[in-house]
Amino acid sequence: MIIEHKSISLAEQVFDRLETDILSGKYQPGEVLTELKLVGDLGVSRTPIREALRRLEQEHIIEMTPRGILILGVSQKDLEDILEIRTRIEGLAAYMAAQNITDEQLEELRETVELQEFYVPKHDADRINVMDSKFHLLIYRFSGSVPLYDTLMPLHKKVLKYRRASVENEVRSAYSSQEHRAIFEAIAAHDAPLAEKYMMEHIANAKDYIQKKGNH
Amino acid sequence: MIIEHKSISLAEQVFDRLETDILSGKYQPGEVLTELKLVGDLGVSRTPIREALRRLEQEHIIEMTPRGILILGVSQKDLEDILEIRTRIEGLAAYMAAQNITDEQLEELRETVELQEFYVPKHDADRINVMDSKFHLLIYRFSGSVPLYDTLMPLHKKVLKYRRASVENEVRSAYSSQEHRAIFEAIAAHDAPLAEKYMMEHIANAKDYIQKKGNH
DNA sequence: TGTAGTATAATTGTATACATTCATACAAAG
DNA sequence: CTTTGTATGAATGTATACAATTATACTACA
Repeated sequence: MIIEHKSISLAEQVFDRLETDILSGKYQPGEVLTELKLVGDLGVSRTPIREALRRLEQEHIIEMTPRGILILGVSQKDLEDILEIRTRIEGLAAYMAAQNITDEQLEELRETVELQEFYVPKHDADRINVMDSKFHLLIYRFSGSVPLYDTLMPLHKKVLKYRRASVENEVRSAYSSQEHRAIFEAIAAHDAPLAEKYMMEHIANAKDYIQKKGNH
Repeated sequence: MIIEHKSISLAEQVFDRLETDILSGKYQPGEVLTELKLVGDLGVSRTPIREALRRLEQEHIIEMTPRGILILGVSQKDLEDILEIRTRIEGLAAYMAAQNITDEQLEELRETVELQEFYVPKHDADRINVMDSKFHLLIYRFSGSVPLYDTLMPLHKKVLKYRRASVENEVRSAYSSQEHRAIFEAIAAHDAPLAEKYMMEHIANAKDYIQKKGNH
């Protein structure tokens, strides 16, 4: 087997690093950075940093101002809107995946579901989180639609900080895993409408849980 | 009244220019450009050009390769997927706009609808196109949701080349104008579910028209 | 004649130098 | 004491210089 060693540019690495740091909450909304500070922190020149910043600005998670880089992050209102949007189109991804998925892809999806089921009773939040996230990302990919993938991916990533909380709750975590199983079975049966229905319910449930939590 | 003279950076201008040129079909899919060629064409250095290219790459309408900039554009398959996605979430934008729109914003939307109605019988395709596009963009904005705006905007822009064809057809153009009127009236009445229903039908109709045209 | 190796030139990737902008503070005038 | 003008410096915006990569063509060898 040939391993492709695609060398990732610094600009790309910086983008991934900053995006994660912002969406995970390491940099807080309202905080102001400077390019010079990032040069010191990341050890690369301003050029790749700026290329990354432009992309982050396009995603509306930072704003480049004359005084520095303003961290915007994801607000509670943003989060609600994002889950409302995902409720409507992530079902479409499940629908298309049910139509287009190959046997090989199906096995990859099955393994992800089963690993999540394996970690849930062990309360291994980190690994549950990885599998939970991977399940959704695989469905985006297996939908076979680049525009749908491109649309869902940034929305998915922006829920990072809040998804973590769901995964740490034992009750929600168990339900979530069951919902993934139901979606998987529908996709495996190539029952597109059912896969869509289950996925829409799954996102709606996640939305309800996060909102309930937000209103303490 | 204070006029804000926000000076737009070269990077931003280059992005807008290249995006339009690619999505309008001036650069054809498969074509390969180089940064040096763009330096000559646009009269700016590589730095702002590269910042723009990174954003275009993120939108998947170009690909930066070691041999140059590969133009991807928007395929027929992409277009179908995009309209399927828009069918599902542009209704949400209309729904939210019906809830959140102010009287002042309502007048701006009304003027857009009425100007479109004014130009349709005159067969002024350019101006019809501008108003048609503006109608949708205003609703994105008046929805009051930044994530929804950010999600819909790139999808809307990618239909540019194909929307033009719809506008030039007298029958579809007249229907489209009527559909905008119906959506507007529902929003004006703050009837969110109705606004959503009409918008979904409107996008579905546009999709049907474009697909019928594509299958000649 | 075919194939593997290698030189090369064109292109992107990165770093740095220079230009411009703009918030801030401070001083002067009313 | 308020307000307006202006100097200043820190930051982004832009241009250019340098490094690394890679497809291509050519050469040498089997």
